[in-house]
Amino acid sequence: MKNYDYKKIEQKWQKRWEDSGIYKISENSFVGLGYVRPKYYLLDMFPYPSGDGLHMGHTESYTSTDVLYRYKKMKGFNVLHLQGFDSFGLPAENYAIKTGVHPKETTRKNMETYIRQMKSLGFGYDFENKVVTSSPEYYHWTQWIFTKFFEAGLVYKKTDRINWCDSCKTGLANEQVEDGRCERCKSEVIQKNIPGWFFKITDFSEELINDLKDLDWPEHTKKNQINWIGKSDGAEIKFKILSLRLKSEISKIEVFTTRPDTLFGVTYCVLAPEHKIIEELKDSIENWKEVNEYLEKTKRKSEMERIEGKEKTGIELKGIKAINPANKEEVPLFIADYVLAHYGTGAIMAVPAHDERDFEFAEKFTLSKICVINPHSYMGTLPGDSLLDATEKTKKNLEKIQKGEVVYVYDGVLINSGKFDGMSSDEAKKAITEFVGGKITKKYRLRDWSISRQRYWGAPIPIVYSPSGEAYTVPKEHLPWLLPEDVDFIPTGTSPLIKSKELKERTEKIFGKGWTSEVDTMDTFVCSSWYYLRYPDPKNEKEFCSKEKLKQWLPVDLYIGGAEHTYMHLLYARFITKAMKKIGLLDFSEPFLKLRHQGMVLDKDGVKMSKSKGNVVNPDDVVGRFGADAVRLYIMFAGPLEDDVIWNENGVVGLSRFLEKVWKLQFLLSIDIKEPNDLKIEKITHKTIKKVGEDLENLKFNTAISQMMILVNVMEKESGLNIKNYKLLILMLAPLAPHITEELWDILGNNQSIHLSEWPKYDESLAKDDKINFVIQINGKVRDVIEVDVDINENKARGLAEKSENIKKLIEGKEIKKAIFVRGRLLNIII
RNA sequence: GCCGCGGUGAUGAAAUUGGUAAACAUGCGCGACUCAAAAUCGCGUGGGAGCAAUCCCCUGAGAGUUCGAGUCUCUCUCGCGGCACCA
Repeated sequence: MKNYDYKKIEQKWQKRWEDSGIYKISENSFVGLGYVRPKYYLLDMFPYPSGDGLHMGHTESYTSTDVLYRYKKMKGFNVLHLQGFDSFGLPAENYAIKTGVHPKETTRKNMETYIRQMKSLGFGYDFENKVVTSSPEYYHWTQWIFTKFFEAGLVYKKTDRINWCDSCKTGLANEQVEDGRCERCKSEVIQKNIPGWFFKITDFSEELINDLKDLDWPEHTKKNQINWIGKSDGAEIKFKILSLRLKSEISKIEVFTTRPDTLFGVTYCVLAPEHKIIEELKDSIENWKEVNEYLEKTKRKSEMERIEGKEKTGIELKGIKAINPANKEEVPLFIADYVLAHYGTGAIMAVPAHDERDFEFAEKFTLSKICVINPHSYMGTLPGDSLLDATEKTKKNLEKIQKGEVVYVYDGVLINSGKFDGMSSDEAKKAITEFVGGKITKKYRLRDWSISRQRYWGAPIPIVYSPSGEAYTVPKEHLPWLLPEDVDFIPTGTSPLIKSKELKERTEKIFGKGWTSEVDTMDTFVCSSWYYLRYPDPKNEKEFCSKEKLKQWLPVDLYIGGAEHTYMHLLYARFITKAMKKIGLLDFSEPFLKLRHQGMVLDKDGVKMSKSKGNVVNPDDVVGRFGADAVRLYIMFAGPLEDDVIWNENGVVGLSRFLEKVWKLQFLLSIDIKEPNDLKIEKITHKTIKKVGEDLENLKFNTAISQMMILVNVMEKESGLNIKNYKLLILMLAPLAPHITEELWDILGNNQSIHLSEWPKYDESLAKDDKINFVIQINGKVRDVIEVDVDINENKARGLAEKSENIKKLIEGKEIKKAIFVRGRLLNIII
């Protein structure tokens, strides 16, 4: 074969790999070799098998892991790198509603497409060991984990206001609401009071924050998780409620505050409209009619309207007062929807002088403000202020703060606070809390994970109810608790399973007459929260994964996937791991030791690809036109993995040319081994092995490729390329371009697949430059560059510098004040 | 508003982590081959001055630290991502 025919080559090898099963995971590689070779668990975020097929984002991240998989294997690691499908979910169900095709069928077809596409890109997955979340063999164990959580009290049922998408006709977790809209269909989310199951993720809030510090994850991902969990240190303080009519204490409310040091500045208190105590206070509230109207009005508002209408609303509860425990003062009590029922205690003490929201509310309802914090260290400077200005401004700002004209939300020194005057905020937080008998505590904004979905295509929640309505888990011997097939998909807001005759009969047959089954299915995020525990043992029918295999493979060494999963999938998966550890199913508490995100693949104008914009690039199309190897190389070369990649076909040309050059080098091979340029080529080859190895370890695919380009350019230009160095190049390129390298390897007379070869070792003495360009600077400016031995010392360098014509001219007659010598780099002469 | 990330040629980017800014690639220009075109190969390609050797300026703006700053510090600015009435 003379020409590089990528089509032929790629098809040929894809078929041979398939036939020989070189990517198959044998029982051996699961267990036996693990003790000899170090393990490496490499994980992709598995795809949802959508009807659109693989997209370019998948192409990028799966290429990166495929490169690493091949590289690590060549380096002698026993690598676990499997693929699966997150195959439960709404699109297949919605498609079924439209067309009547069962989701099972749609899913099967889509998975086939995905697998075909992944193979066409040359990915070395063993698809016989794929994990499919919608298969009974898999959701068996999703359900089993649920039952274990149930036994351990980590899951519970409650009727609560939850996020509800009226278009998808299902409840949503807090994490699945974006901007008040459904994460999937973007329609507005409303609040609905319905029963549902919850995972106690909040039990792990503290751990979920603390354990992040030992993980090799991108900083911003950690920060986002910490933010999402939203820890606040503060105090709970009780306020007595006084009835003016009865002139006596009728109840108490507890407020949560992060600023107990401002307690003396409280001028009113606020309850969330949903606060339970309101009902209890009803008889003492003189303006109940108006209050009730307000409550009704807020109930009708969606969460979004409440947030959007930033204008504060509320109503005072006439006839009752709250008593500030610090100074026994009576302050008015309000209901206002800027206070959220589900955070803290659903009640706050308002300090308008030191809290922006309270300030705004107080302005609107003309309530008084008391300044209790003196900003001792607050300069109040604005950028560009001169110092004099600043002092003036500080004075003015201070006055304004003290008169309550502006809010001051930072720490300071206490004033107007009785015996606490003069204390710092920090000290006062503790002292005042103690003084009023409050309790120092922490609150989190994280809410328990609502997992009930009123839809069909998901894992059935394995719960049955006795005739009296008591919930029991489906016993192990009846798992998997199969998803019935005799259902109508049309969503009505109650789960389609309710109409299944088969499920009804099955339940009664097993548990007895009058028993009913839970009809909701689980959030698909539950399924995707543990799949990485299944990969080591995908066909185990007795356990979710054997103890030995868990021990051998987990935790995951490197996880690569999109950043959009920061606080959904990644948080849930961490929670599931911790919960499973707590009940003794696992002996590690973090699933993913190292995490990296790939960027987005954008169109040539840098615009996000979307169907509606019609700018979607299809992997099939580009693989057809450029070949898998060129596509793989381009997408790795275009920039750092974590940056966005612009898909520019002009750019792919460069990589095709590169492969063409690599191909043509086979015809330049010198018969005579001892050519004069031999050493030159050999040296740069070894330098390249070193650099490419380091770059691949650090996921710097782009610079690894450019180094190989440099090597190829030298091999092409200098005569005397020998087969030894050419082989080294092919080996290095093998993880990135598996097809062309396999073909060349074969042409060069090797019988075994290049992908079973060892990664080449470099010779340190060859990889090292012996001559370098040494820079001579005068006063920090480059004035000459000379070629010298790498290990040149200062004296020699100075000697050479003084001999340089350029330098001589410039230093003539000047006094050299000093010279800075940097080994192997430069000499800087200061005159 | 808060948190995080970023701004380098025409373009994608690189820069040994404080040491020659722009490697590698695309594009563009000129040339070779060709009847011609494509492909391929060669040379050039940050801006400015000069016939030239060479010199000056240049990493969003401004300051600072340093012999030396794309890299560190501060201020500002623009862009992106996330959170957002969480007390």
